Amino acid sequence: MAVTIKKIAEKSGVSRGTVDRVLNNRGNVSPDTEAIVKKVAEELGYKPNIAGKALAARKKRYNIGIILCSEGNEFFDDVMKGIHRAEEESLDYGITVLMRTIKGYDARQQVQMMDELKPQIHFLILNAIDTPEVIHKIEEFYQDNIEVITLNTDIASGKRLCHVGCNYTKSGETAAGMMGLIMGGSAKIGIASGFFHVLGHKQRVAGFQDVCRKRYPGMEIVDRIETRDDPAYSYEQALLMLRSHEEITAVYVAASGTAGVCRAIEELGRSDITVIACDYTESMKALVNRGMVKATICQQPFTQGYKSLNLAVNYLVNGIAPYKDIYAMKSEIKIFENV
Amino acid sequence: MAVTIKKIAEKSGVSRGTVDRVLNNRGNVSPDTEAIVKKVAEELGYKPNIAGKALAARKKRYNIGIILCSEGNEFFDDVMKGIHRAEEESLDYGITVLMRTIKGYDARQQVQMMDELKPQIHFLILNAIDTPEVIHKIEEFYQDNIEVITLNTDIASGKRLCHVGCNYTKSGETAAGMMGLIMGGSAKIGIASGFFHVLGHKQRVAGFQDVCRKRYPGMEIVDRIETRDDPAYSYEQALLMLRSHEEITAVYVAASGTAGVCRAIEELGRSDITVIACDYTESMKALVNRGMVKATICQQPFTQGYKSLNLAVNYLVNGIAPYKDIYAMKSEIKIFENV
DNA sequence: TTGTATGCGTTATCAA
DNA sequence: TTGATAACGCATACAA
Repeated sequence: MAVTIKKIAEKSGVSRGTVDRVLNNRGNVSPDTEAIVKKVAEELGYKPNIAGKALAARKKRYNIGIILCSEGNEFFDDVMKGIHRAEEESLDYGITVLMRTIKGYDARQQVQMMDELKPQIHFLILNAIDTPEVIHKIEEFYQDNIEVITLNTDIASGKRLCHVGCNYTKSGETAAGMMGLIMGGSAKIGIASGFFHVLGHKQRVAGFQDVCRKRYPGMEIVDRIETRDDPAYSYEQALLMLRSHEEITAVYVAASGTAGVCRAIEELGRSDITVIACDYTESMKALVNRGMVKATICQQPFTQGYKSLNLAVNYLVNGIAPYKDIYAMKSEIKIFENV
Repeated sequence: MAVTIKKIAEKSGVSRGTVDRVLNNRGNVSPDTEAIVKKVAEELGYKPNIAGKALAARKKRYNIGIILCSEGNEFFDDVMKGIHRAEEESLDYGITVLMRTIKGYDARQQVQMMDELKPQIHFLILNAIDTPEVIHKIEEFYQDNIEVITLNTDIASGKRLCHVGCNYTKSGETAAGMMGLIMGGSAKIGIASGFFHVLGHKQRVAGFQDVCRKRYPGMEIVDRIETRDDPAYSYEQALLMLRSHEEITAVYVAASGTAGVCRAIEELGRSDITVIACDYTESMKALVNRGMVKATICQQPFTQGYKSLNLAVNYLVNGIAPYKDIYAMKSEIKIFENV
């Protein structure tokens, strides 16, 4: 039989209430009894029963806030599916999810949204924008006992409980690995990154370059453009790049904007160019099916959503803090045959 | 607030016990009250609380038997890790796992093991060997109310609750897709399958051939050997094949035995040959790291183990039957950079 | 500082 | 055929 609070109470000659006070550091216990109870619990190897905790926690009602910079960004479709799945599974624990979405990465708007949610929630999952205002606001939440998990984008420093998101470096490395295999190690490459200054995009490109240098010296990066997450802009930039670098044989799109890049490629009659991209959204699906994109590197968007909410629920209901600082997703390679 | 049995009892003017009898088809209820209760439950949209069920189930003790043909087969290392993870998470529900392993696929031994476990278990997870004796034994378990989930290998027909395992066809297709990308659609291919007559291996090869024919007509399969899951045998067979077909530029290993094949390739000084394999075991790790194997197609072994036990626990504790007939794993592409 | 009683939702065992 | 009650493990309000 498993070890319960009741058993510990009997063994240590105190009441169940006292054991609870000791094990959950609620105070009002004499040092002597505390020592005894702790020792007994240790010896018996006490592990709290999750079902019992969940049931008792049901008397409380927890609200979890979620803020995503997802509007107009297909990538988050699957993230939200993961969130909803985790939400369904948490209904039994008296959890309510308050989801808010914003368009673009406007720090002021994010802070405003945080203020708005604050009085209603016990926990926040945040697609964080890494600016001083946001970091400061997270600190404020922490002071007021509202823990924050950052989702998909992290802050460089601050009081978030943990981060769930991509391993951008690995994603770029994997893209380069695939490029190396497909191109036989020899290519003139154009890179389309989202924004030169966005950390994640920068890391992807760095990972890509790193593998080119170390494992595929025959692969040379000849130009780089920004897509700015804008189809029209990425199309124009791609046109410029391909016109001024006719030697390009392969393109790595390290952010959204693949559709625009591919349109430019097709219009120039350069469908021989090998395109490797990121993520597997609805619009990417079409490009992979048509053979325009040879491979795309994904970062488990569903799992990102599922895991983040799951960690939050576990924290609130079972009092179990995340045991990692960063939950990094795997780099998944998708090609025509295995999507 | 969520709908509970208590609430249904009040609304229908009966006791909680009666509601329980109706909802769980325990009998001894008059047709009239049954109708009322069912209607009320329906209207209110009753969803049983998992934590409550789990807690109540704890008074019972369930034993789950697992039989794996895993001895000497590295593939199952990760399957077992998944099982153990699910086991840990199920301790709270009074679940005990009885794991038994056998060497090779001997149906008689498997049936014997099933008989041995039968009196001790309430559920069986079986790495099934698809023979009449085993199918018959599964039927017998079914009659005696011991449900069976088949893991990794399925039976063609019979009374198993569901199957958790690979999608072999998709695995072969993915391998061909990667081969096509790497070889630029043109290759002379040797295939090393495990056993010609094993269903899974056959399906992998069929999927591979199918993609070659439809998408990469420039890829020709020039020879086929068996590895028989035996390093020495696969080495010799590979030597024979490579000697008699010097035109071979690529090899697809559709089962275990990759190490033997690679040894043959190296000894013949043919390291230019592109090798694509299956699974990511300890020994495969070395081959990928050395660049001998360019890509390997995996089928979520951890998830196979985790999911199968998870479904079993859910069935016993929460009375939730699997809602799929087959839980098929994804084909994951692993290359040097993303393993 | 400590103990007791009650409830979370479900199920099983009595008693009626 | 039904209802009442106790139990699963944990948390907490209240009493001592």
